[in-house]
Amino acid sequence: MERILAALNRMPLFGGLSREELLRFREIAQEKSFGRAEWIFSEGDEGEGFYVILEGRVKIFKLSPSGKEQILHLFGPGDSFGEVAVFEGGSFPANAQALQDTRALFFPRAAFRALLRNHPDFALKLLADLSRKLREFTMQIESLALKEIPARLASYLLYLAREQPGDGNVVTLAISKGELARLLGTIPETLSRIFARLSGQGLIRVTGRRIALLDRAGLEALAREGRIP
Amino acid sequence: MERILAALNRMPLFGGLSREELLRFREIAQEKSFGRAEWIFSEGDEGEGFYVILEGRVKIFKLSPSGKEQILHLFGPGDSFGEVAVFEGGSFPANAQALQDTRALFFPRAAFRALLRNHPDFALKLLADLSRKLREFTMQIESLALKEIPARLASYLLYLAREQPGDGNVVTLAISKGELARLLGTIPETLSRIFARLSGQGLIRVTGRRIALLDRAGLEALAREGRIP
DNA sequence: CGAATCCTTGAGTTCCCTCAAGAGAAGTGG
DNA sequence: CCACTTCTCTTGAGGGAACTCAAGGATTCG
Repeated sequence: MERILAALNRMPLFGGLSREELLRFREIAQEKSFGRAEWIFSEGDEGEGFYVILEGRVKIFKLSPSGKEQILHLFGPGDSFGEVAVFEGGSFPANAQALQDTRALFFPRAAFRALLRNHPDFALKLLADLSRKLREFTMQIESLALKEIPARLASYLLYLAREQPGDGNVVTLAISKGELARLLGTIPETLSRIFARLSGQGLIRVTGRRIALLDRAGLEALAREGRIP
Repeated sequence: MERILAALNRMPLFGGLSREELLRFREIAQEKSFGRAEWIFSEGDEGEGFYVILEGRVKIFKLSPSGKEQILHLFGPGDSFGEVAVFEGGSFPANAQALQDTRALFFPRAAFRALLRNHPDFALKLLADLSRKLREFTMQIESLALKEIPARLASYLLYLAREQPGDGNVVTLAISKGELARLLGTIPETLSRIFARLSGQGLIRVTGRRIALLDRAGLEALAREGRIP
């Protein structure tokens, strides 16, 4: 219990709340666990509440009738998902599945909304959280609509380099290359070919899930312009 | 002034507020006008506040280095835009341009956030508003990543049929076909060819900006499955 | 060590974009 | 009201990026 309060407090969403406030939120939440590959909810399901990840990884994705998958978000500890259904509409707009064994807190809709009414500062944090997701979607739409796949991959690798600690010239994929393909809006075969092409051009070196960025300037040009100058 | 209060009150965002509350919001807002094709803000600009449209139409869009455009949103009277910069980050994630002469209320960031703190119900409305936008982005990403252009067009026509009054078998485009192409993630030439193809298949009949939906079931199958059964 | 999953490579096809040019519609001014 | 420009839309030819299908190689895991 104490550990959960501490974990909550480290999250952007719950950071800065007093101990009493944290307890109030903790009280209405239920802990839930999901095994690897387990579905957390499906598109169209009634959204009775939303989730905050304590441990593990979750993907949010859409499926086409023919079975092609597009990943919308990858979430880890401290991230929340499923808020849309709490504030609007009632149903989940996409599917959620655990990529690893995952523990999460589930906040029931009605109790959470009631609590929110008495914590306007927390509402501002939530607004910031949703705004960040809108900004990320904006970038993803730009990526899908305006960039070719090599440029999307370059952008993603540079994003990883910014996020991951280290000298920034070696990044490690947290997901399989297949999942990465579905995140970038393509299929494993195409991604594999593009990894080979960028390696051949001396931009990167791929060793399993570790990718060395050999030519930052070239990758940045590729991400920006779609080609190497 | 009275007319603006009434207009605000008719919007989902400001509906249900008391007259005093409305006045408080109105007090901090500045009225701004934009001519057709005028830029309201650019991607990366510092977001000093957000806008609520009183009259006119606005598009929110991204541009690629090569000049290709992807429209993210089309907004009309009662819609708000630019909130992301108010709650997170500070800069606008995309460009905004008036499609027609437009009047809008501008709510400065700091004053608005201060006011929000005392109106938790209004914060819930804003959360619902952002959630709706997230849901729309989810659909747009699905469309771009998982559907071919004929399916995107069919979805859009059926969406118009739902939105527009009438028997639902004739819809009118509020935007030019060029803009529609940029909304669907394609170019005018391709859209034109697809209009011709769907007309040839007897699904629609195009007369300028008026489009008759001749075969709803066929269009629905196309939107869903990407092909006609 | 064997099974299952993940990844890579090849061949062929399709969808859509680029480039180019002409037709139509709409707005301007004489 | 008609000639003019200007913008918007349509149609054609060609090419390229990425997908489908297919099969073999590499990892991982029990």
